[in-house]
Parts: sequence; C-alpha cells; structure tokens
Amino acid sequence: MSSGGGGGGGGGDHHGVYYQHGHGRGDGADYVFNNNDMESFFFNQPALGVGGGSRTGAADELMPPYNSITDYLQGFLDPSGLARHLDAPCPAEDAQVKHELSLDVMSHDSQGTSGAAGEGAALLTPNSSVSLSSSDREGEGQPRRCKKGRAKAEDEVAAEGDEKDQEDRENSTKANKSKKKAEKRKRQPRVAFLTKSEVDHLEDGYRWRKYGQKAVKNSPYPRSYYRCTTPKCGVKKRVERSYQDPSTVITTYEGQHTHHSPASLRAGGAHLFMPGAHGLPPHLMAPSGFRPDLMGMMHPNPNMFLPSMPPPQMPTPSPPPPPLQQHHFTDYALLQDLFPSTMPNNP
DNA sequence: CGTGTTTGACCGGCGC
DNA sequence: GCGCCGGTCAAACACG
Repeated sequence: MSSGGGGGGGGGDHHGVYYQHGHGRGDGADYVFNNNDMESFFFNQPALGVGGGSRTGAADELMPPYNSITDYLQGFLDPSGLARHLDAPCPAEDAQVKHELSLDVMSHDSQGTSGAAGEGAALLTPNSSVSLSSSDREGEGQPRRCKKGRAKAEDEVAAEGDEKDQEDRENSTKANKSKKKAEKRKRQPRVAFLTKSEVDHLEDGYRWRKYGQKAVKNSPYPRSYYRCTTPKCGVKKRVERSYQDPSTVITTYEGQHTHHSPASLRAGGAHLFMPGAHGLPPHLMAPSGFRPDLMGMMHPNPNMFLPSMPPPQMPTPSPPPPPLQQHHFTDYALLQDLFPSTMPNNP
C-alpha cells in the first residue's frame, strides 16, 4: 500500500521486447526484453560480448539473456534458482507458462484498454505488505552527492589529496573529477522491457522510490525515475510510456538487486524461477525459450549473489491468475521509433 | 509519523 | 562557451 499512489500495481496486459544495444547517450538500454518468447526481439552487439552483433528480428535467432523481468531482476540473486536454470529449465512449468501465454494471446486479441486494468492491478500487485522496509532515501548503495555533485566531488578531492598546493589541487581535482566521472559514466548494463500495460509503474516484486520525473522529448508522456528502496541496492529503473504506442510501457532497469524481492520473501522465499508456482504476476514469469547457456555471458557480474541468502523454500500455493490480455506488437518500426538511435533500418 | 510522490533546481555530458 | 538534455537532488507535500 503505497501512499501517494505509489506502486500502482500492474496493468492488465503485458508484452515486452528484448533488445540490446551499446552504451550511449540517451535512453538506451542494453537489453530490451520481450515477454513473448515467440516474437521476441533481441539483438546482440559485440560491445558486451553477447553474440556477434547480429541485427535480425528473426525469432529463431533471438537469444534473450533474460526471459522476463523477473529473470533479470532475480535470476542472479538466487544461486539455487540459477542452478535450477542451468541444470534444467523445468520444461513442464515452462510449457505451462508458454501455454498460458499462448492462450492469452489467442483468446484475448488486442483490446488493450479494458476495465481489467483495475482487476489486473489487484492481481498483479503482490500485496504491499512487504516485510522489507527502509528509510533509505538516497540509495546508500551507491555514491550520492552530498548536496550536489560539485560538493561531493570537492569533498572527495579534499579527502584524498590534502597537502598539495592550490594548483596541484586543482589539477588533481580535475583529474579526480574526470576519473570519477569516468567511473560514474560506467553505467551498469541496462535492460529495457516493453510492456503492454495500462499503468506506468508495473509491479515487479520490488519496492521502488520515485526520485524524479522528466518530460520526454517528442513525447507527451513523462519519464519517471525510480530507485530500489532497499539499502545497499542501487538498482534503478526508468519508466516511460511509448509515445508511439501509448499502451506500451518502457521499463528500463539498471543494475542488479543485491537482495531478494520483498514479494518473494513474502511468499516464503518462493522460487521466482518457478513460473506459475509463486505469487508473482504472470507477466513477470519466465516464458519458454530460456537459454541457460547464455546466463554467464549475459550477466557481466555473476558475483551478485548474496552469500547469506537463505535457501529458497517451497512457495505457498497461490490461486491461478486470470488470463492476461496480451498483445503482439513486435513491430520493428515501433522499436525503431522507441530506440531510434540504436535500431538499424528495417532490412 | 513513516513512506512515497511531486517538482523545480541543479549537475554534467555532449554537440555545435 | 553556450545551449540542450538526461539524470539526480531534496524540500515540500500527500496519504494512510
């Protein structure tokens, strides 16, 4: 139960697109994920060492590093889950999800906006009585500016080099600044999920604090900035609505959580890798097409596991969710519009 | 009171 | 150097 309208719950229908591109200015995400394994987009670029930079939208060539938002958010936190995936992707459950997705797609057609939003929100919202809470307002997990960036830079400089004359100090200041900048510029890999949803902020099991909102150029829809409220977890995400397809929400995650999701904890350490067996919204479950062989490559920092992570327990059974209303929108042109700087021209 | 949102200001990178 | 723009800060505010 977030005050001030926080959280908001999930939307009625969801659909993502997986896409990767290199770092650059602008909104780029390293990955864009498509929840529908049958039509997911995924392009590799050599920069990250995943694949060979092929730029094709052919489904059978797609090798999404993450099969779902959940995969991305949680897949690397749970060693058992990872092992589970690496060993066997649970074909039965996998097939189940696939089946559900297919059914959803087939039976609901595209009616994007429906009154099911509220219903879906209720369903997709993993109950807000999460156990994790924090008053961490400014993300202790990552360096923050004391007051503003300049103040912090100066503090750092003062702390590091002190017995230098003013000139050297200035030089070191510049050097340090550029150094820090360089380090700071080193962004975490980002993964974008395109989701058909009525609500902007999709529930993903984690708790987020909104720390900013900006108007997006050439778009009537603003972009919201969220930060994970868990201390020591510097994961951020941006949420914006596609101006081209207003029913599509673009959620870009940056970084990896260093903790389990409150939702999973609430569910008794549910296997977030176990599609259909936990309380997570279906749109966050991993569809088929999982590529365990890519796990190592797709994750630049596999050491994100918490050593003290409690072993997963059997999840409490949750009532089967109603079918989602999903849409196919794997439109290359749309992707180009969404990520013009990174999408090649349609071959 | 705790938690989360809103919003204007600010910072820093980049292109011209 | 300047302006643009994405990203962030933080005080004020809202809500249960």
